[in-house]
Amino acid sequence: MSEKTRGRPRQYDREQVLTSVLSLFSEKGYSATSLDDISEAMNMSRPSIYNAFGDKESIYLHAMDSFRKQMRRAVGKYLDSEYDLETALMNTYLSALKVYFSSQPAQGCFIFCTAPAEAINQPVIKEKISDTLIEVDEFFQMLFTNAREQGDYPKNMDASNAGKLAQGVLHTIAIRARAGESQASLKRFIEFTVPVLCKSGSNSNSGVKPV
Amino acid sequence: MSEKTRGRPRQYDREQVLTSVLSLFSEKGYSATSLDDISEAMNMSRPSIYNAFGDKESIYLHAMDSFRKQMRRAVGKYLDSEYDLETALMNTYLSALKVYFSSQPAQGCFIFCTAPAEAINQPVIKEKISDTLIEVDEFFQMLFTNAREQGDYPKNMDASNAGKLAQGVLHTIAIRARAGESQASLKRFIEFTVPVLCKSGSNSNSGVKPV
DNA sequence: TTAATTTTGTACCAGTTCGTATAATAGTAG
DNA sequence: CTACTATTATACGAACTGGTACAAAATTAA
Repeated sequence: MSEKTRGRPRQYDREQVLTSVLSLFSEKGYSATSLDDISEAMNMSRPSIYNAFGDKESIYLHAMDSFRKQMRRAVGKYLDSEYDLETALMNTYLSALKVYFSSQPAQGCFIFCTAPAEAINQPVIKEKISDTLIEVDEFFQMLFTNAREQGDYPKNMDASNAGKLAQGVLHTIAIRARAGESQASLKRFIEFTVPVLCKSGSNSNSGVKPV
Repeated sequence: MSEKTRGRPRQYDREQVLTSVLSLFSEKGYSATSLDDISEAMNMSRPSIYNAFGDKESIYLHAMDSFRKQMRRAVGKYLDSEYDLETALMNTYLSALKVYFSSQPAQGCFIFCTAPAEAINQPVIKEKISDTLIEVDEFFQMLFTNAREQGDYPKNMDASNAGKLAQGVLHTIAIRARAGESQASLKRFIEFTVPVLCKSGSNSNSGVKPV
């Protein structure tokens, strides 16, 4: 760090301005945010921004990465097998809830609340949503396979789909938070849901046919 | 219908142009859609649009209503108590899946994939998302209370939170469809999930405390 | 000092944005 | 046929859009 480099030294801190622009994009979404907004939030001139992060789409992609890093910091530890499944799930959701309500009004999940709107016409954003889905699916799936190895969960369970359902809980919490549902109400929802997920292992597929 | 009215007769069909603009908004989201786009899709001049539906936000709200009507038509029948819980849930999800994949590429749920981005700065849109959440929660809750009345579900269950979880499944399907997950994969996910939901009634709350 | 390198600030561009003023059009009512 | 009413089409405007050319500024290397 802080090696001498040639040229005029930059006046901005990369992490810091990325945090600012993340919060801006999180509030307004991608399309409603202008480069002028970004320039003001970053306290950088437009050419500097372009030089540092590329065009608007590229800035947004950097913000997505920044958010993912933030979430990993918040819940990564629950992968440790010292936690049983119920504890890991519960604390993961409560940590996410804290992030979703960290500004007033609550903005929910930056990625799942603002990026899907752009997915159809911006393939790169779509791809990064998909990447994120996969990473989070794998996170939850690992909680289930950890539990299985410790005997807390049936051998023949479908950890992959259980993980997807567990991420689904995150999605609905994110949307509901942004739509104005209270943190207390969502906490009760989580408390209901975690035991359901913990028991989801012993499922055989349904034999229901479409009507 | 078709009563004689004074003035120049309108050349557009209200339902039809709303369908067009719904599909447009669904693809591009609210902010990335311009009035010129809308004008072209509706085949109406801007002043006519303004006269018929108000400003851009108002057009979007009309599109949201239009989508909700479409979904009600698709799944309303599963409220009939002739269907047992598992059948009603399964068919509701499969019907939704059909809608989410009805265009190429799949666009997921118009409301939950495009509206949340605008929720922070457009209170009226936020309010309509909230309305939609409540209506859908009540729909699923009713499936559970119907089942309870027929003895398929424990007396002391939490139908309210079970309904929310059931809607959560819809949210994750919607996002995943828009992000490119295949219809077949999501169908397998639904087949895993429905039995989990059906067994969700017998839950006592967890005693896990935050770490 | 001088040259090389990188970042920064000013200014500008062509294209697009939402919204509306105005006038033409097409029907009904009397 | 003349008023009246509602919808449509043309055209405009002031503000904003994303992006960039250019030169000034601030540092290191020689």
